[in-house]
Amino acid sequence: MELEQTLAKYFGYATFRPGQKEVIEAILSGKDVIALLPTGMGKSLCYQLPAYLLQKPVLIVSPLLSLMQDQVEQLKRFGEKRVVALNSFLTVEEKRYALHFLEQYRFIFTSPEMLLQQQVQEKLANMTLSLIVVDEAHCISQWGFDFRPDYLRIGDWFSQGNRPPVLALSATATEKVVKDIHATLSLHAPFEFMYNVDRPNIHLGRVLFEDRGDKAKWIVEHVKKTAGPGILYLSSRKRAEQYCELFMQAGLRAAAYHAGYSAEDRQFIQQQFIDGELDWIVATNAFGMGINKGDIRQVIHETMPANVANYMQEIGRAGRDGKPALAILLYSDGDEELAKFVVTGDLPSSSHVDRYQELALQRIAPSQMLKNGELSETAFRVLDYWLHQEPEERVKARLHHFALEKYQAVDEMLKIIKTKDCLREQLVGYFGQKLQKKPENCCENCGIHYDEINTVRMKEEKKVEMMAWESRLKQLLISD
DNA sequence: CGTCAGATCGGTATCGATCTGACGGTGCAATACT
Repeated sequence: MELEQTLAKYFGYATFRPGQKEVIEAILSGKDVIALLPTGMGKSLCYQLPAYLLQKPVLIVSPLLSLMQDQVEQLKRFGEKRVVALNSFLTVEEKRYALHFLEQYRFIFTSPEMLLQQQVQEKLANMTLSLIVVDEAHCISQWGFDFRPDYLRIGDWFSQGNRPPVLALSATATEKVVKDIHATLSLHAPFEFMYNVDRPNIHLGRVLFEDRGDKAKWIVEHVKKTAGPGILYLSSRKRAEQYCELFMQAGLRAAAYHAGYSAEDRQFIQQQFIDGELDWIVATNAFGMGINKGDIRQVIHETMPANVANYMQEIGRAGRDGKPALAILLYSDGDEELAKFVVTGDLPSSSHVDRYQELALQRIAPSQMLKNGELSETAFRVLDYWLHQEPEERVKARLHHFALEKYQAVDEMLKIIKTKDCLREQLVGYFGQKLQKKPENCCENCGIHYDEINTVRMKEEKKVEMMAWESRLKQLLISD
């Protein structure tokens, strides 16, 4: 049967979207694949269709619990019952049940941490999978080395024994990120599909400030005269809350979002934003992954992101509906210092390495350091991981190298911010691609007619408002 | 490394200058508490 027929039979589509067919064909022929497809371009179909053809369970490694839940719900709505999210939401009994019948499921979603648990490993060793999917695979590079080391450990698991083909999926990945994915997962001559990273409908603005303090005034004035929905990114939780306060005082429907809130609160805020009940999310970089909202019109960065990959990921949340959207990056001299501190501040130091070894020699559990509050939980886990991988001196060198790499990544972002050339060309070039064509309102350096964009938006907004008003009247009339 | 809020200081007003210390992102799983 032709793939198109299978597509029609199971999903009801007549044709594939760009990249899907190539990726699926490579998987079916047993190849590893790295596929970079923009969100909303049918990434999940790339593993869902093979799951129906290959008749063995597909394992999907996912970075966030909320992401797993969304995908499970989506599949269930679609009528698929043989789907499970193996994670800490399950009770002990539910987990035991799920593990016992694991081979019965068609789709198994799980986290790297859960995947590496002994009971899960033992179960998987005794069953055959048709495909392993690493969703949001850039997390390997972004988080594996100094935040969630289990993202590196899944690589060890991949390299032992027979395994099915691996599909690594992501929306955007720089050349370095692709290299990290390839190496960490020990992929064998993977088929690489890279969709064009340029998003021509996103206008790339950049505003320079002499004085950092002028940003708040500028942002509030800007958002008052332009339309949302939008995301304002900040580099600390506290600032996110302060700006949210400013937005609300200005009469905007806004909410703050960062990792300090409970999962329930975050879920609630996210849902309100998706449903159009909020115009602005004022957030740290905790916000965004897995957000499926087509009509985000603006993404503003109050301070620079720590690297180009993050920037691309964050602005990429705007304008998924293809209509014009605006990304504005604010910069004042010295902003890079905070960015550099934040991304390296939590790395373990050489003295932490020494202390760890000293405790180990005295046969004291090194976790004592944690109890004494000598370092953070994250830093301890990272330290513990690397000291089990390689000798002390190598670990020290590596930690030093991480910091240098992170500084360098900030400087690369800074270079793009400060360029006098086309921002779009620079960005796309950073991803190893060449810009095909410059769109209208390309970027700050090519020229953006802010007024034109804003006027169009204000008109659109008025129209929407009127419709809302009319429909509300209608509702009132009907209910009376 | 830089910012910012609150404390302290100076010299004797009712506040401005200076000092000090706290703070600064991302998530999983599982446990110990209310």
